[in-house]
Amino acid sequence: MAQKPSIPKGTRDFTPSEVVKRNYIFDIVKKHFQTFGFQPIETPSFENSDTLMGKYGDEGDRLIFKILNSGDFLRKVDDNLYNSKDSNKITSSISEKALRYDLTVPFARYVVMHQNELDFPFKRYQIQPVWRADRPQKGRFREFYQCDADVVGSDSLLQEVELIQLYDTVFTDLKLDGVTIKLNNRKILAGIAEVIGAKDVLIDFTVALDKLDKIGEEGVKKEMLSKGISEHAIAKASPLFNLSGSNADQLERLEELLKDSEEGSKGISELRFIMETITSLGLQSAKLVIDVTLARGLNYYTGAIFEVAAPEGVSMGSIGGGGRYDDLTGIFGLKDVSGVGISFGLDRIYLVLEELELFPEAIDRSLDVLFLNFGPKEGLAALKLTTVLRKQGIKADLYPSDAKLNKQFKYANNRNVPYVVLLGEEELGNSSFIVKNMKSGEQQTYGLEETQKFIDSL
RNA sequence: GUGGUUGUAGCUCAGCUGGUUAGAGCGCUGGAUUGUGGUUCCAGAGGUCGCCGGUUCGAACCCGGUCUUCCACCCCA
Repeated sequence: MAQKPSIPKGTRDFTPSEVVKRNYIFDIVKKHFQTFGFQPIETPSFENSDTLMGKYGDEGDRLIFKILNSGDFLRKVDDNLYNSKDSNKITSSISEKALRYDLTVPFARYVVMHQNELDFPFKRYQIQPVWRADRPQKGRFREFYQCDADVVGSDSLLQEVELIQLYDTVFTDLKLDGVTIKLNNRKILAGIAEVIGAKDVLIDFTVALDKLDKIGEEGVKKEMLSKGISEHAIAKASPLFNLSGSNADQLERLEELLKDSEEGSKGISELRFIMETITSLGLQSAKLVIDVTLARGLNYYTGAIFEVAAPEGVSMGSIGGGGRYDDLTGIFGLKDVSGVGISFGLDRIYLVLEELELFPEAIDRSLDVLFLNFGPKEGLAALKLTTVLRKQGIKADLYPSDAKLNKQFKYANNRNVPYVVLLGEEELGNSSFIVKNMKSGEQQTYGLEETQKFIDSL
C-alpha cells in the first residue's frame, strides 16, 4: 500500500533537460559577474531568526519559513504564553532559526561579521535558493533561486553605471534582445512627496504610484485618496501620470517640478549623471529608460532603483531588479556603508527564453555517440572504442545489454543521440565499425585504425 | 493572509440531468521485422476517478472537509 508521493506546494523537481538549461543561464550570469570583478560567497540556508525577522516588514515576517526548535520545545514555553494562543508571540519561543528569505540581508550580516577582512569596495555575487511561505502563482514559488551582485563600500555613481552595463552584457549574451532597463531614484520619489506635501505618507504614495501601468491613472488616484493623500496633493503630482517623451525631456520636466526640493534635485542630478554616462558608453542590446513610477517594494532603497522588463510581447513581469541602499548594514551596527546591487530573476528568465526559443539548439544533447551492444565480445570491443572517445571529451556510451536492435535504436532516438555505432560480429571479424547518422540515416564504415578520422568528423 | 479555480491512465484531455464492465490520442510493451530508430499496420498492459467523510438502492458526477493546481488581491522575484 505505497502512498502516492508528492512534493510541497510551490516546490519543483527539475528534469535533466531543465537543469541543463538552468545551468546555461547560471553559467552566463556567473561568467559576467566574474568579468566585472565580482567575487562569489555563500551563506547558510538558515539564519538566526532575529537576523531575518523585522527586516522585511510585517508582510515579510509572515512569509518567512520558521524552523521549529529541536527537542521538547513546548515544555519550555511559558504557560501563560501557551494559553494565550497568540501564534506570533509563541513563535519566537519555539523557533529561533528561519530559512533565508533573500540574499541581501544575509549579505549585510556577512559584511558586518567579516568587515575586518574585507577590502572595500567589496563586490560579491551569490547564487543560492531562498524560501518564502507565499502562495504560489505562475513564476512565483516557495523555493526559488536568486542571483545577486552587490557592491558595498562605495557611493560612486559609477557602480550604478556598471551594474546597468552588467545587465546589458548578460541579456545580450543570453540573446535576449530588447529588454528594457527602467531607472528611477528614491530621492526623486521623496522629493515629489515633499513638494506635494505628502512626505509623511511617502511609502503609500510610492506603492500607489508603482501600480500606474496596472490600474491606470484613475486607479492610482483612488488608492492615494484612500490612503489619506489630499486631492490638492494628487493634483500637484498629476504631471507624473503622463510623463512621456525622451529621457532628456522627462528629466527637464522633473527638474522643474522638483526645483524647491533639495533631495529631489539631488535625485535628478544622480539620474542625469547615470543617463549621460551610459549614453556616452553605449549599450549593446538593452534600452535604458526613466520611469518615475518605479518604486519596488523594499523600502531600504535610498538612491537608484532598477527594474528590467522582458522584451515587448512577452507576458512576464520584471526579470530583474535592484537599487542602492545607503545604510543596509546599519541594522547590524555598521554605519555608513553604502551598497548597490542587482538581482536576476532566474525562473522568469528561464520562462522567457523558453517562450522565445532562445536556448541553444543542442543544449540538451546528453550523448554524442551511442555504441549498440551486440553481445559480450562485441560489447568489449565497443567499450574500448568508447573509452578512446571519452578521453577526447566526446560524450559516448555503450548500451548496457544486447537487447534487440529495435529497442537500442529507439533508446538512441529518444535520447536525441546524433550518431550510433554498430560493431557486431561481422565488423569485429574485419576490424571495422559502422557509424549511422541518425538524422540523415546515412551509414559509413570505418576501419578500426581510422578511429581518429571518425572522431575528427564529429 | 483574502476571494475564486483545478484535480480522471506515464502525459494531454473526453466522460450528458447520479445508473451497471470509466474512454480517446500520445507514450509504453510485444509482434509484422532474430543487424537498423524516427513512418505504417496488428495486439497488449496500464486507473484507490487527489484524499477523508457524508447523502443515495446506486457517486468520477451531489454535499462537507482537506491537500494540490492555476488566477486575482496582499506582497514580491
